[in-house]
Amino acid sequence: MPVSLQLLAQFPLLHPLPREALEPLSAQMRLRSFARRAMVMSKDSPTQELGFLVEGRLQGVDFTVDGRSVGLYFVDPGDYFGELSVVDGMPGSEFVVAAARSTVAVLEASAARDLISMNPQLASAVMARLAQRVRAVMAQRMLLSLVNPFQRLSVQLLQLSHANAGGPATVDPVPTHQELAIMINASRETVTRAFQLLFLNNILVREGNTLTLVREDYLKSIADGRVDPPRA
Amino acid sequence: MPVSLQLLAQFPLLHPLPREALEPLSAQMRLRSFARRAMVMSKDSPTQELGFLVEGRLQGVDFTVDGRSVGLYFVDPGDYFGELSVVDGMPGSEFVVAAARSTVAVLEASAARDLISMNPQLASAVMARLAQRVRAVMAQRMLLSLVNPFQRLSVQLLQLSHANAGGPATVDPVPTHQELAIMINASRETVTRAFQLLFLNNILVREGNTLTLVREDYLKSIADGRVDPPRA
DNA sequence: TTTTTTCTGTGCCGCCCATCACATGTTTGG
DNA sequence: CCAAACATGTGATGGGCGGCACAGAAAAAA
Repeated sequence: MPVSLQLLAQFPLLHPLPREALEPLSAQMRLRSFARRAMVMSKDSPTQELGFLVEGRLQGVDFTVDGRSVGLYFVDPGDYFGELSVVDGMPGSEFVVAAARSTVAVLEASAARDLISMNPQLASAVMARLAQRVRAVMAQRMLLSLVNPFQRLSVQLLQLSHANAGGPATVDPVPTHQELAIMINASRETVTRAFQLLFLNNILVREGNTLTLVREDYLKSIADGRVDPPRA
Repeated sequence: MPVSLQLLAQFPLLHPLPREALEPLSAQMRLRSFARRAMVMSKDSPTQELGFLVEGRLQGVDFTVDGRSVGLYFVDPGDYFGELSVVDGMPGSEFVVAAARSTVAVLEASAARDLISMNPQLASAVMARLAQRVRAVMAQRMLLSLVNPFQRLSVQLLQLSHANAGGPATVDPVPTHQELAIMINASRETVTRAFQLLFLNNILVREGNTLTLVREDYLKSIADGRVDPPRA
């Protein structure tokens, strides 16, 4: 079964497309479901495709030669992924796994390429996205050069947080300690211990699956080294 | 003084342009010289521009909040830089400093944008370049998650090396230990000590400003953890 | 529900590398 | 060509974080 037009409407990337273009598109796409931790897109898969996350949450990951995993980014509903291969035709540069049970709409790379080359507005959106990804990865690379894992966690949390109208910023849904650890090059235990201190000092509060940055200013000053990380 | 047409011919990016387009372009560009360690492009400069390296060598760097520098990439003659700001209009995401005395041809961002939007071939070249940069910085991010600094150095050297017809790969010009250290998140001393061991075991040979990967295979097996790094 | 898996919390130990301090080599610019 | 700046080499020291082991909590699956 193709993907309903209504579903496609939730993806900002496709907004510039006229209705006439959406219908054939919906026929070319397929819906897939994934269990938590399932592989959504493999680095060495023969088929390349552009993916749209309908619901759930994905994480881009890779593995070092010694089997350690590396966290790259999260994908949230409404966002898309796999655009690199679409643009340059090379094999994927990372794996994408489901961080929660997820539903994904996929479009074959060749179809995606056609779509983009036919539509200048899409092309420039993809261009902008690539630029944004360069910036994001560079920010992550900067984060990694901070010596203190505590500082890295603070920066990472700030990066993941989003502002809220009339209230402190939140991180939501909260990644597991393990998921965070592999993004900031720290051990799971170190992340746990860092969280301890942040909770103890009432810098963060966790309620269910939401992390509230109660004292975002303080987190920021840890992040840019103006104050030393709190100690036990 | 504008930049001579002959000079522009050395830049592959501009090859798709017809002669008629090159002449006005040359009039819009300016040549600048930089001493070693001089700032070529500042992160917070009001003016954005696309730069073409005529000769010398540049390094993209940034600084952590605590003043530590971070090495991002090298730019060699014939290559260009500053394309991110040109594409998305945001301030530069890094600094570019001269790693050696250098000559650079610059073109204002607005002019560069016009040029690109006028010329689909250029546009797709820039698109490809962005994709390649995402891949490059992701590779660097992977490198950083290797636990062993020795391993990181090996990977970095392999990344910087280029194959040679009928002979072992080389790295040329050889970056300073300090320049390498900030790329692989290690201290300068650690890089020095790692080099010691690599020389001692005849894995590398340095002749003047060229580093020869005499036993590239061995370097590779260190890089992907098949063998332990040599010990004193 | 119960069962099973996943996630979080915590102590202990060891070692690796950043840092400091200084000596010696090598470039480079005046 | 000389002097000053920069690059490389090397030892000693200490702290910090990774790794292990296991306990308990929470969340999924059955």
